[in-house]
Amino acid sequence: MANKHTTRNEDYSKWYNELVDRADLAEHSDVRGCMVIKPYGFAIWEKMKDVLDRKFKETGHTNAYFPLFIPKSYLSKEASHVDGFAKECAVVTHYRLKNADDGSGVVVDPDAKLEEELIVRPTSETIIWNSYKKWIQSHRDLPILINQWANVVRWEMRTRLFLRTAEFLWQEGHTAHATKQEAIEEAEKMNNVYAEFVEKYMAVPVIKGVKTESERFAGADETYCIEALMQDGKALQAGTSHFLGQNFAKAFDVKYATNEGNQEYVWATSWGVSTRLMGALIMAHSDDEGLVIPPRLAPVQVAIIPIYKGEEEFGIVDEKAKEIMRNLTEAGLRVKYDDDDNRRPGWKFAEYETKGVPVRLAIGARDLKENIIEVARRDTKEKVSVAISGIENYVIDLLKDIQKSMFERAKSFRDEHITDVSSFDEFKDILETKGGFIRAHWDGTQETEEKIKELTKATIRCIPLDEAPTNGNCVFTGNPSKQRVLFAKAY
RNA sequence: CGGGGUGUAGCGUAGCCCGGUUAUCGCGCCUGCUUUGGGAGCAGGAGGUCGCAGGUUCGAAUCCUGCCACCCCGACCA
Repeated sequence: MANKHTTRNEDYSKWYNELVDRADLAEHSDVRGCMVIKPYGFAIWEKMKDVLDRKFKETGHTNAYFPLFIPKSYLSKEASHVDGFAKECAVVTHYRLKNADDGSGVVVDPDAKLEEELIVRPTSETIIWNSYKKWIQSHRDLPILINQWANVVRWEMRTRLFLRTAEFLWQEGHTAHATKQEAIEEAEKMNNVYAEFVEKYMAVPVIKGVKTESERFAGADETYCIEALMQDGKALQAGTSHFLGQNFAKAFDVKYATNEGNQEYVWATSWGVSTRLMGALIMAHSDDEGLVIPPRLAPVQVAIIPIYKGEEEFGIVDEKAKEIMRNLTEAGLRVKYDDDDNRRPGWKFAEYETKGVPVRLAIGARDLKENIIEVARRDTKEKVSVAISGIENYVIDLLKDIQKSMFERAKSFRDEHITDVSSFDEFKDILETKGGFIRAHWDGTQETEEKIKELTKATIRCIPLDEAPTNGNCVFTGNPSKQRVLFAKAY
Protein backbone atom coordinates (compact mmCIF):
# COMPACT_ATOMS: atom_id res chain seq x y z
CA MET A 1 0.00 0.00 0.00
CA ALA A 2 1.47 3.30 -1.01
CA ASN A 3 0.11 5.78 1.44
CA LYS A 4 1.07 9.19 2.60
CA HIS A 5 1.98 7.78 5.96
CA THR A 6 4.39 5.18 4.64
CA THR A 7 6.40 7.88 2.91
CA ARG A 8 7.40 9.50 6.20
CA ASN A 9 6.27 12.84 4.91
CA GLU A 10 6.08 15.95 7.01
CA ASP A 11 2.32 16.10 6.78
CA TYR A 12 2.02 12.93 8.83
CA SER A 13 0.68 14.80 11.82
CA LYS A 14 -1.86 16.62 9.67
CA TRP A 15 -2.87 13.30 8.11
CA TYR A 16 -3.38 11.83 11.57
CA ASN A 17 -5.50 14.74 12.80
CA GLU A 18 -7.68 14.71 9.70
CA LEU A 19 -8.17 10.99 10.02
CA VAL A 20 -9.30 11.26 13.63
CA ASP A 21 -11.67 14.02 12.57
CA ARG A 22 -13.07 12.35 9.45
CA ALA A 23 -13.61 9.03 11.20
CA ASP A 24 -15.46 10.90 13.93
CA LEU A 25 -13.30 9.57 16.76
CA ALA A 26 -12.46 12.66 18.80
CA GLU A 27 -11.77 16.38 18.79
CA HIS A 28 -9.84 18.92 20.82
CA SER A 29 -11.92 20.41 23.58
CA ASP A 30 -11.98 24.13 24.24
CA VAL A 31 -10.54 23.15 27.60
CA ARG A 32 -6.79 23.37 27.31
CA GLY A 33 -5.16 20.14 26.22
CA CYS A 34 -8.26 18.06 26.78
CA MET A 35 -10.04 15.78 24.36
CA VAL A 36 -13.66 15.06 23.56
CA ILE A 37 -13.99 11.39 22.66
CA LYS A 38 -16.95 11.09 20.30
CA PRO A 39 -19.33 8.11 20.33
CA TYR A 40 -17.59 6.15 17.59
CA GLY A 41 -14.16 6.62 19.15
CA PHE A 42 -15.50 5.69 22.54
CA ALA A 43 -17.15 2.55 21.15
CA ILE A 44 -13.72 1.32 20.04
CA TRP A 45 -12.20 2.21 23.42
CA GLU A 46 -15.01 0.34 25.18
CA LYS A 47 -14.26 -2.77 23.14
CA MET A 48 -10.63 -2.55 24.25
CA LYS A 49 -11.72 -2.01 27.83
CA ASP A 50 -14.02 -5.03 27.79
CA VAL A 51 -11.30 -7.36 26.57
CA LEU A 52 -8.67 -6.01 28.96
CA ASP A 53 -11.02 -6.05 31.92
CA ARG A 54 -11.86 -9.68 31.23
CA LYS A 55 -8.15 -10.55 31.03
CA PHE A 56 -7.44 -8.80 34.33
CA LYS A 57 -10.19 -10.79 36.00
CA GLU A 58 -8.95 -14.02 34.46
CA THR A 59 -5.57 -13.30 36.05
CA GLY A 60 -7.13 -12.87 39.49
CA HIS A 61 -7.59 -9.10 39.72
CA THR A 62 -10.61 -7.16 40.91
CA ASN A 63 -11.70 -3.60 40.25
CA ALA A 64 -11.89 -0.82 42.83
CA TYR A 65 -11.91 2.96 42.81
CA PHE A 66 -9.79 5.55 44.61
CA PRO A 67 -10.15 9.35 44.84
CA LEU A 68 -9.37 11.80 42.08
CA PHE A 69 -7.66 14.14 44.53
CA ILE A 70 -4.39 13.43 46.26
CA PRO A 71 -3.27 15.50 49.25
CA LYS A 72 -0.02 17.21 48.38
CA SER A 73 1.80 15.58 51.27
CA TYR A 74 1.13 12.06 49.90
CA LEU A 75 2.80 12.86 46.64
CA SER A 76 6.00 13.98 48.30
CA LYS A 77 6.52 10.79 50.30
CA GLU A 78 8.39 8.95 47.57
CA ALA A 79 11.27 11.13 46.41
CA SER A 80 11.79 10.03 42.80
CA HIS A 81 8.05 9.81 42.28
CA VAL A 82 7.63 13.53 43.06
CA ASP A 83 10.55 14.38 40.79
CA GLY A 84 8.87 12.54 37.95
CA PHE A 85 5.45 14.12 38.23
CA ALA A 86 5.76 17.45 40.04
CA LYS A 87 6.26 19.43 36.84
CA GLU A 88 2.96 18.40 35.31
CA CYS A 89 0.39 18.41 38.10
CA ALA A 90 -2.89 20.30 38.26
CA VAL A 91 -3.44 21.64 41.77
CA VAL A 92 -6.67 22.46 43.60
CA THR A 93 -6.12 25.39 45.95
CA HIS A 94 -9.65 26.61 46.75
CA TYR A 95 -13.03 25.04 47.37
CA ARG A 96 -15.47 27.86 46.63
CA LEU A 97 -16.38 30.58 44.15
CA LYS A 98 -18.30 33.78 44.72
CA ASN A 99 -19.85 36.56 42.65
CA ALA A 100 -17.37 39.29 41.83
CA ASP A 101 -18.01 42.61 43.60
CA ASP A 102 -18.03 44.47 40.29
CA GLY A 103 -20.59 42.09 38.81
CA SER A 104 -18.16 40.84 36.18
CA GLY A 105 -18.98 37.22 36.93
CA VAL A 106 -17.70 34.63 39.29
CA VAL A 107 -14.31 34.66 41.02
CA VAL A 108 -12.37 32.38 43.33
CA ASP A 109 -13.26 33.19 46.93
CA PRO A 110 -9.95 34.05 48.59
CA ASP A 111 -11.45 33.07 51.96
CA ALA A 112 -11.90 29.52 50.74
CA LYS A 113 -8.26 28.55 50.53
CA LEU A 114 -7.53 24.91 51.33
CA GLU A 115 -5.28 24.15 54.30
CA GLU A 116 -3.51 21.58 52.17
CA GLU A 117 -3.65 21.71 48.40
CA LEU A 118 -5.06 18.74 46.51
CA ILE A 119 -3.33 17.33 43.45
CA VAL A 120 -5.43 15.97 40.62
CA ARG A 121 -3.97 12.46 40.29
CA PRO A 122 -1.35 12.05 37.58
CA THR A 123 -1.28 8.38 38.66
CA SER A 124 -2.60 6.78 41.84
CA GLU A 125 0.29 4.98 43.54
CA THR A 126 0.37 7.35 46.49
CA ILE A 127 -3.31 7.48 47.32
CA ILE A 128 -3.65 3.74 46.87
CA TRP A 129 -0.64 2.92 49.05
CA ASN A 130 -2.10 5.17 51.71
CA SER A 131 -5.06 2.77 51.73
CA TYR A 132 -2.91 -0.35 51.50
CA LYS A 133 -1.19 0.70 54.72
CA LYS A 134 -4.53 0.30 56.46
CA TRP A 135 -5.43 -2.93 54.69
CA ILE A 136 -2.25 -4.90 55.20
CA GLN A 137 -1.11 -6.37 58.52
CA SER A 138 -0.36 -10.01 57.85
CA HIS A 139 0.93 -12.21 55.04
CA ARG A 140 -2.65 -13.51 55.03
CA ASP A 141 -3.75 -10.14 53.61
CA LEU A 142 -1.50 -10.63 50.61
CA PRO A 143 -1.45 -10.51 47.70
CA ILE A 144 -3.69 -7.56 46.92
CA LEU A 145 -4.50 -7.56 43.23
CA ILE A 146 -6.49 -4.47 42.33
CA ASN A 147 -7.19 -2.61 39.13
CA GLN A 148 -8.87 0.75 38.67
CA TRP A 149 -10.38 2.30 35.54
CA ALA A 150 -9.95 6.04 35.84
CA ASN A 151 -9.01 9.34 34.34
CA VAL A 152 -5.73 11.03 35.21
CA VAL A 153 -4.33 14.48 34.50
CA ARG A 154 -0.82 15.37 33.41
CA TRP A 155 -0.38 18.99 32.44
CA GLU A 156 1.44 18.42 29.17
CA MET A 157 3.01 21.29 27.27
CA ARG A 158 1.87 20.03 23.91
CA THR A 159 -0.94 17.65 23.26
CA ARG A 160 -2.09 15.35 20.50
CA LEU A 161 -5.41 13.55 20.26
CA PHE A 162 -5.21 10.15 21.98
CA LEU A 163 -1.39 10.12 22.04
CA ARG A 164 -0.90 12.82 24.60
CA THR A 165 -3.75 14.77 26.18
CA ALA A 166 -3.81 16.65 29.47
CA GLU A 167 -6.54 14.35 30.75
CA PHE A 168 -6.65 10.75 29.63
CA LEU A 169 -8.50 7.55 30.42
CA TRP A 170 -6.64 4.48 31.50
CA GLN A 171 -6.54 1.52 33.77
CA GLU A 172 -3.96 1.22 36.49
CA GLY A 173 -3.27 -2.01 38.31
CA HIS A 174 -1.74 -1.80 41.78
CA THR A 175 -0.64 -4.96 43.51
CA ALA A 176 1.01 -5.78 46.81
CA HIS A 177 2.96 -8.97 47.45
CA ALA A 178 4.79 -10.75 50.24
CA THR A 179 7.87 -11.57 48.21
CA LYS A 180 10.08 -9.87 45.68
CA GLN A 181 9.88 -12.86 43.37
CA GLU A 182 6.09 -12.82 43.33
CA ALA A 183 6.00 -9.11 42.55
CA ILE A 184 8.46 -9.47 39.69
CA GLU A 185 6.41 -12.32 38.30
CA GLU A 186 3.28 -10.17 38.51
CA ALA A 187 4.91 -7.29 36.65
CA GLU A 188 6.14 -9.66 33.94
CA LYS A 189 2.78 -11.41 33.74
CA MET A 190 0.89 -8.17 33.18
CA ASN A 191 3.36 -7.01 30.57
CA ASN A 192 2.63 -10.29 28.78
CA VAL A 193 -1.10 -9.72 29.10
CA TYR A 194 -0.63 -6.35 27.40
CA ALA A 195 1.55 -7.81 24.67
CA GLU A 196 -0.99 -10.50 23.94
CA PHE A 197 -3.85 -8.02 23.84
CA VAL A 198 -2.07 -5.62 21.51
CA GLU A 199 -1.01 -8.39 19.16
CA LYS A 200 -4.08 -10.61 19.18
CA TYR A 201 -6.77 -7.93 19.31
CA MET A 202 -5.23 -4.75 17.97
CA ALA A 203 -3.19 -6.69 15.40
CA VAL A 204 -0.14 -4.61 16.27
CA PRO A 205 3.14 -6.49 16.83
CA VAL A 206 5.13 -5.42 19.88
CA ILE A 207 8.56 -5.91 21.32
CA LYS A 208 8.72 -6.77 25.00
CA GLY A 209 11.55 -5.31 26.97
CA VAL A 210 12.69 -3.38 29.99
CA LYS A 211 13.44 0.32 30.17
CA THR A 212 16.84 1.76 30.90
CA GLU A 213 17.24 3.46 34.24
CA SER A 214 16.65 6.92 32.83
CA GLU A 215 13.44 5.92 31.00
CA ARG A 216 12.10 4.05 34.02
CA PHE A 217 8.85 5.04 35.80
CA ALA A 218 9.40 7.47 38.66
CA GLY A 219 9.54 5.24 41.74
CA ALA A 220 10.11 1.90 39.98
CA ASP A 221 13.01 -0.54 40.30
CA GLU A 222 12.26 -2.01 36.91
CA THR A 223 9.90 -0.95 34.11
CA TYR A 224 8.71 -3.59 31.66
CA CYS A 225 7.22 -2.29 28.45
CA ILE A 226 5.85 -3.15 25.06
CA GLU A 227 7.02 -1.07 22.13
CA ALA A 228 5.18 -0.81 18.83
CA LEU A 229 6.21 0.74 15.52
CA MET A 230 4.00 3.20 13.67
CA GLN A 231 3.85 3.51 9.88
CA ASP A 232 5.92 6.68 9.87
CA GLY A 233 8.82 4.83 11.45
CA LYS A 234 8.41 6.21 14.96
CA ALA A 235 8.07 4.00 18.01
CA LEU A 236 5.19 4.13 20.44
CA GLN A 237 5.22 2.85 24.00
CA ALA A 238 1.99 0.89 24.12
CA GLY A 239 2.00 -0.22 27.75
CA THR A 240 4.14 -0.40 30.85
CA SER A 241 4.32 -2.64 33.89
CA HIS A 242 6.46 -1.65 36.84
CA PHE A 243 8.17 -3.61 39.55
CA LEU A 244 8.15 -1.03 42.33
CA GLY A 245 10.33 -2.91 44.77
CA GLN A 246 9.64 -1.79 48.34
CA ASN A 247 9.79 1.90 47.47
CA PHE A 248 6.14 2.73 48.08
CA ALA A 249 5.88 0.33 51.01
CA LYS A 250 8.74 2.19 52.67
CA ALA A 251 7.35 5.61 51.77
CA PHE A 252 3.94 4.73 53.25
CA ASP A 253 5.26 2.39 55.93
CA VAL A 254 3.39 -0.69 54.78
CA LYS A 255 4.66 -3.79 56.61
CA TYR A 256 3.22 -7.23 57.12
CA ALA A 257 3.84 -9.97 59.65
CA THR A 258 5.43 -13.06 58.11
CA ASN A 259 4.40 -16.48 59.34
CA GLU A 260 7.54 -16.42 61.51
CA GLY A 261 6.22 -13.22 63.08
CA ASN A 262 8.73 -10.80 61.55
CA GLN A 263 7.74 -7.40 60.17
CA GLU A 264 8.63 -7.05 56.48
CA TYR A 265 8.00 -4.36 53.89
CA VAL A 266 5.55 -5.25 51.14
CA TRP A 267 6.61 -5.64 47.49
CA ALA A 268 4.65 -3.80 44.82
CA THR A 269 3.80 -3.52 41.15
CA SER A 270 1.78 -1.13 39.05
CA TRP A 271 0.83 -1.37 35.39
CA GLY A 272 -1.24 0.61 32.95
CA VAL A 273 -2.48 1.18 29.45
CA SER A 274 -4.36 4.24 28.29
CA THR A 275 -6.43 5.76 25.51
CA ARG A 276 -3.06 6.11 23.84
CA LEU A 277 -3.71 2.59 22.55
CA MET A 278 -6.31 4.23 20.32
CA GLY A 279 -3.55 6.30 18.78
CA ALA A 280 -1.50 3.15 18.21
CA LEU A 281 -4.44 1.43 16.57
CA ILE A 282 -5.06 4.36 14.25
CA MET A 283 -1.45 4.92 13.28
CA ALA A 284 -0.51 1.28 12.84
CA HIS A 285 -3.22 0.36 10.33
CA SER A 286 -4.89 3.32 8.69
CA ASP A 287 -4.42 4.32 5.06
CA ASP A 288 -5.34 7.35 2.97
CA GLU A 289 -8.96 6.22 2.75
CA GLY A 290 -9.31 6.25 6.51
CA LEU A 291 -9.24 3.90 9.47
CA VAL A 292 -8.76 0.16 9.29
CA ILE A 293 -10.09 -1.46 12.45
CA PRO A 294 -9.20 -5.07 13.20
CA PRO A 295 -12.35 -7.24 13.32
CA ARG A 296 -11.95 -8.26 16.96
CA LEU A 297 -12.22 -4.64 18.08
CA ALA A 298 -14.51 -3.17 15.43
CA PRO A 299 -17.76 -1.86 16.95
CA VAL A 300 -19.34 -2.68 13.60
CA GLN A 301 -17.80 -5.69 11.87
CA VAL A 302 -20.13 -5.88 8.91
CA ALA A 303 -22.05 -3.06 7.21
CA ILE A 304 -24.88 -4.02 4.89
CA ILE A 305 -25.89 -1.51 2.24
CA PRO A 306 -29.04 -1.91 0.16
CA ILE A 307 -29.08 -0.59 -3.40
CA TYR A 308 -32.39 0.13 -5.05
CA LYS A 309 -34.37 2.28 -7.44
CA GLY A 310 -37.80 3.27 -6.20
CA GLU A 311 -39.93 1.94 -3.39
CA GLU A 312 -40.93 -1.31 -5.00
CA GLU A 313 -37.35 -2.40 -5.50
CA PHE A 314 -36.44 -1.27 -2.00
CA GLY A 315 -39.10 -3.59 -0.58
CA ILE A 316 -37.53 -6.65 -2.21
CA VAL A 317 -33.92 -5.72 -1.42
CA ASP A 318 -34.82 -4.68 2.14
CA GLU A 319 -36.42 -8.03 2.90
CA LYS A 320 -33.39 -10.00 1.76
CA ALA A 321 -30.93 -7.64 3.46
CA LYS A 322 -32.76 -7.96 6.76
CA GLU A 323 -32.70 -11.70 6.52
CA ILE A 324 -28.95 -11.64 5.97
CA MET A 325 -28.52 -9.25 8.88
CA ARG A 326 -30.47 -11.56 11.19
CA ASN A 327 -28.40 -14.56 10.17
CA LEU A 328 -25.13 -12.73 10.68
CA THR A 329 -26.24 -11.36 14.03
CA GLU A 330 -27.29 -14.82 15.17
CA ALA A 331 -23.87 -16.06 14.13
CA GLY A 332 -22.49 -13.65 16.74
CA LEU A 333 -21.32 -10.83 14.49
CA ARG A 334 -21.75 -7.10 15.07
CA VAL A 335 -23.76 -5.97 12.07
CA LYS A 336 -25.13 -2.65 10.90
CA TYR A 337 -27.79 -2.55 8.21
CA ASP A 338 -27.78 0.96 6.76
CA ASP A 339 -31.13 1.60 5.12
CA ASP A 340 -30.93 5.39 5.54
CA ASP A 341 -32.68 6.75 2.46
CA ASN A 342 -31.07 10.18 2.83
CA ARG A 343 -27.64 8.83 1.86
CA ARG A 344 -26.79 7.25 -1.43
CA PRO A 345 -24.79 4.02 -1.72
CA GLY A 346 -21.58 5.72 -2.84
CA TRP A 347 -21.68 7.96 0.19
CA LYS A 348 -22.14 4.98 2.48
CA PHE A 349 -19.29 3.05 0.87
CA ALA A 350 -16.95 5.95 1.53
CA GLU A 351 -18.30 6.48 5.03
CA TYR A 352 -17.71 2.90 6.21
CA GLU A 353 -14.29 2.88 4.64
CA THR A 354 -13.37 6.04 6.52
CA LYS A 355 -14.57 4.44 9.74
CA GLY A 356 -12.62 1.28 9.08
CA VAL A 357 -15.50 -1.23 9.12
CA PRO A 358 -13.77 -4.51 8.18
CA VAL A 359 -16.41 -5.96 5.85
CA ARG A 360 -19.05 -4.32 3.70
CA LEU A 361 -21.90 -6.14 2.00
CA ALA A 362 -23.76 -4.47 -0.86
CA ILE A 363 -26.95 -5.97 -2.22
CA GLY A 364 -29.19 -4.77 -5.03
CA ALA A 365 -31.76 -6.07 -7.51
CA ARG A 366 -29.00 -7.09 -9.88
CA ASP A 367 -27.49 -9.42 -7.23
CA LEU A 368 -30.82 -10.82 -6.14
CA LYS A 369 -31.53 -12.20 -9.61
CA GLU A 370 -28.39 -14.33 -9.31
CA ASN A 371 -28.66 -14.90 -5.56
CA ILE A 372 -25.30 -13.30 -4.92
CA ILE A 373 -24.01 -10.41 -2.79
CA GLU A 374 -21.00 -8.14 -3.10
CA VAL A 375 -18.45 -8.53 -0.32
CA ALA A 376 -15.75 -5.87 0.14
CA ARG A 377 -12.92 -6.14 2.66
CA ARG A 378 -11.53 -2.94 4.10
CA ASP A 379 -7.89 -3.93 4.60
CA THR A 380 -7.08 -4.81 0.98
CA LYS A 381 -10.09 -3.10 -0.66
CA GLU A 382 -10.82 -6.33 -2.57
CA LYS A 383 -14.37 -6.93 -3.76
CA VAL A 384 -15.92 -10.25 -4.71
CA SER A 385 -19.43 -11.52 -5.36
CA VAL A 386 -20.41 -14.62 -3.40
CA ALA A 387 -23.52 -16.77 -3.12
CA ILE A 388 -26.02 -15.55 -0.54
CA SER A 389 -26.52 -19.05 0.80
CA GLY A 390 -23.71 -19.71 3.24
CA ILE A 391 -22.76 -16.03 3.48
CA GLU A 392 -22.49 -16.30 7.29
CA ASN A 393 -19.60 -18.75 7.16
CA TYR A 394 -17.96 -16.83 4.37
CA VAL A 395 -18.00 -13.62 6.40
CA ILE A 396 -16.86 -15.34 9.60
CA ASP A 397 -13.86 -16.79 7.77
CA LEU A 398 -13.17 -13.48 6.07
CA LEU A 399 -13.11 -11.61 9.39
CA LYS A 400 -10.60 -14.10 10.77
CA ASP A 401 -8.52 -13.70 7.66
CA ILE A 402 -8.59 -9.91 7.92
CA GLN A 403 -7.54 -10.04 11.58
CA LYS A 404 -4.66 -12.32 10.67
CA SER A 405 -3.46 -10.50 7.59
CA MET A 406 -3.60 -7.12 9.30
CA PHE A 407 -1.24 -8.44 11.94
CA GLU A 408 1.03 -10.02 9.38
CA ARG A 409 1.21 -6.89 7.29
CA ALA A 410 2.04 -4.79 10.34
CA LYS A 411 4.57 -7.38 11.47
CA SER A 412 6.44 -7.55 8.19
CA PHE A 413 6.53 -3.75 8.09
CA ARG A 414 7.89 -3.74 11.65
CA ASP A 415 10.44 -6.48 10.94
CA GLU A 416 11.67 -4.66 7.84
CA HIS A 417 12.20 -1.64 10.03
CA ILE A 418 14.47 -3.21 12.60
CA THR A 419 17.99 -2.49 11.43
CA ASP A 420 21.21 -3.75 12.96
CA VAL A 421 23.89 -1.09 12.91
CA SER A 422 27.49 -1.14 14.04
CA SER A 423 28.72 2.40 13.50
CA PHE A 424 27.37 5.74 14.63
CA ASP A 425 27.39 7.13 11.07
CA GLU A 426 25.22 4.23 10.00
CA PHE A 427 23.04 4.85 13.05
CA LYS A 428 22.36 8.46 12.03
CA ASP A 429 21.88 7.54 8.40
CA ILE A 430 19.32 4.80 9.06
CA LEU A 431 17.48 7.00 11.53
CA GLU A 432 17.07 9.78 8.97
CA THR A 433 16.45 7.78 5.82
CA LYS A 434 14.60 4.69 6.94
CA GLY A 435 13.44 5.23 10.50
CA GLY A 436 12.14 2.40 12.63
CA PHE A 437 14.02 0.54 15.33
CA ILE A 438 17.77 0.48 15.35
CA ARG A 439 19.37 -2.53 17.02
CA ALA A 440 22.75 -1.56 18.33
CA HIS A 441 25.21 -2.26 21.07
CA TRP A 442 25.24 0.16 23.98
CA ASP A 443 27.81 0.39 26.73
CA GLY A 444 25.16 0.59 29.43
CA THR A 445 25.97 4.09 30.64
CA GLN A 446 23.51 6.89 31.10
CA GLU A 447 26.00 9.37 29.61
CA THR A 448 26.09 7.55 26.27
CA GLU A 449 22.31 7.21 26.20
CA GLU A 450 21.93 10.92 26.91
CA LYS A 451 24.52 11.92 24.33
CA ILE A 452 22.87 9.86 21.59
CA LYS A 453 19.51 11.37 22.45
CA GLU A 454 20.96 14.84 22.26
CA LEU A 455 22.59 14.22 18.89
CA THR A 456 19.84 12.26 17.16
CA LYS A 457 16.62 12.58 19.22
CA ALA A 458 16.55 8.79 19.31
CA THR A 459 16.06 7.14 22.70
CA ILE A 460 16.54 3.61 23.93
CA ARG A 461 13.03 2.23 23.62
CA CYS A 462 13.86 -0.94 25.46
CA ILE A 463 16.32 -3.65 26.23
CA PRO A 464 14.54 -6.56 24.54
CA LEU A 465 13.66 -9.53 26.74
CA ASP A 466 13.34 -12.27 24.15
CA GLU A 467 16.91 -11.99 22.97
CA ALA A 468 20.11 -13.72 23.97
CA PRO A 469 22.96 -11.43 25.04
CA THR A 470 25.82 -11.08 22.58
CA ASN A 471 29.16 -9.43 23.09
CA GLY A 472 30.04 -6.41 20.99
CA ASN A 473 31.10 -2.79 21.06
CA CYS A 474 29.00 0.23 21.85
CA VAL A 475 27.84 1.98 18.68
CA PHE A 476 28.80 5.35 20.12
CA THR A 477 31.81 4.88 22.42
CA GLY A 478 33.17 1.57 21.17
CA ASN A 479 33.30 0.30 24.75
CA PRO A 480 32.42 -3.34 25.42
CA SER A 481 28.70 -4.20 25.39
CA LYS A 482 26.87 -7.35 26.38
CA GLN A 483 23.62 -6.86 24.49
CA ARG A 484 22.02 -5.01 21.61
CA VAL A 485 19.24 -2.58 22.57
CA LEU A 486 16.54 -0.92 20.48
CA PHE A 487 16.81 2.76 19.65
CA ALA A 488 14.13 4.82 17.88
CA LYS A 489 12.53 8.18 17.66
CA ALA A 490 9.38 7.90 19.69
CA TYR A 491 5.99 9.48 20.26
C1' C B 1 9.25 29.49 28.89
C1' G B 2 12.42 30.56 23.91
C1' G B 3 11.75 30.84 18.12
C1' G B 4 8.07 31.18 14.03
C1' G B 5 3.00 31.69 12.33
C1' U B 6 -2.36 32.44 12.20
C1' G B 7 -7.21 34.68 13.80
C1' U B 8 -12.91 36.59 8.22
C1' A B 9 -20.38 32.13 8.65
C1' G B 10 -20.64 25.44 11.73
C1' C B 11 -15.78 24.04 8.91
C1' G B 12 -12.00 25.38 5.24
C1' U B 13 -10.73 29.97 2.85
C1' A B 14 -10.04 34.85 -0.83
C1' G B 15 -9.41 39.89 0.10
C1' C B 16 -4.80 42.90 3.72
C1' C B 17 1.22 44.59 0.94
C1' C B 18 -1.26 49.43 -2.23
C1' G B 19 -7.90 51.84 2.82
C1' G B 20 -13.21 53.22 -1.10
C1' U B 21 -19.95 49.58 -4.08
C1' U B 22 -23.94 45.12 -0.80
C1' A B 23 -16.87 41.08 2.34
C1' U B 24 -15.05 36.11 -2.00
C1' C B 25 -15.35 31.05 -2.97
C1' G B 26 -16.00 25.83 -1.53
C1' C B 27 -18.07 22.29 1.99
C1' G B 28 -22.01 21.86 5.30
C1' C B 29 -27.21 23.55 6.57
C1' C B 30 -32.77 24.66 5.01
C1' U B 31 -36.89 24.11 0.95
C1' G B 32 -38.45 21.78 -3.60
C1' C B 33 -38.01 18.53 -7.75
C1' U B 34 -35.15 14.83 -10.12
C1' U B 35 -31.89 10.95 -8.32
C1' U B 36 -29.76 6.17 -5.76
C1' G B 37 -24.02 -0.14 -8.12
C1' G B 38 -18.27 4.69 -5.45
C1' G B 39 -18.93 10.79 -1.19
C1' A B 40 -25.64 13.13 -6.64
C1' G B 41 -27.77 17.25 -10.10
C1' C B 42 -30.55 21.58 -10.72
C1' A B 43 -33.27 25.75 -8.66
C1' G B 44 -34.19 28.78 -4.56
C1' G B 45 -32.80 30.22 0.58
C1' A B 46 -30.74 31.13 5.61
C1' G B 47 -26.32 32.14 8.08
C1' G B 48 -21.01 37.48 9.55
C1' U B 49 -19.69 41.81 16.58
C1' C B 50 -13.90 40.37 9.77
C1' G B 51 -10.35 37.62 17.61
C1' C B 52 -10.96 42.00 21.46
C1' A B 53 -10.01 47.22 22.77
C1' G B 54 -8.27 51.79 21.36
C1' G B 55 -6.12 55.09 17.59
C1' U B 56 -5.27 57.42 12.45
C1' U B 57 -8.86 58.81 8.48
C1' C B 58 -14.37 61.78 5.16
C1' G B 59 -14.09 56.32 5.11
C1' A B 60 -10.69 50.47 8.28
C1' A B 61 -11.24 43.26 7.35
C1' U B 62 -7.11 46.30 5.18
C1' C B 63 -2.70 51.13 8.37
C1' C B 64 -0.80 51.94 13.84
C1' U B 65 -0.73 50.52 19.31
C1' G B 66 -2.05 47.28 23.18
C1' C B 67 -4.33 42.82 24.68
C1' C B 68 -6.35 37.82 23.97
C1' A B 69 -6.65 33.09 21.73
C1' C B 70 -4.95 29.16 18.87
C1' C B 71 -1.31 26.40 15.76
C1' C B 72 3.73 24.77 14.49
C1' C B 73 9.12 23.98 16.04
C1' G B 74 12.11 23.19 20.82
C1' A B 75 12.40 21.70 26.33
C1' C B 76 8.72 17.88 29.11
C1' C B 77 5.96 13.34 28.54
C1' A B 78 1.70 7.06 28.87
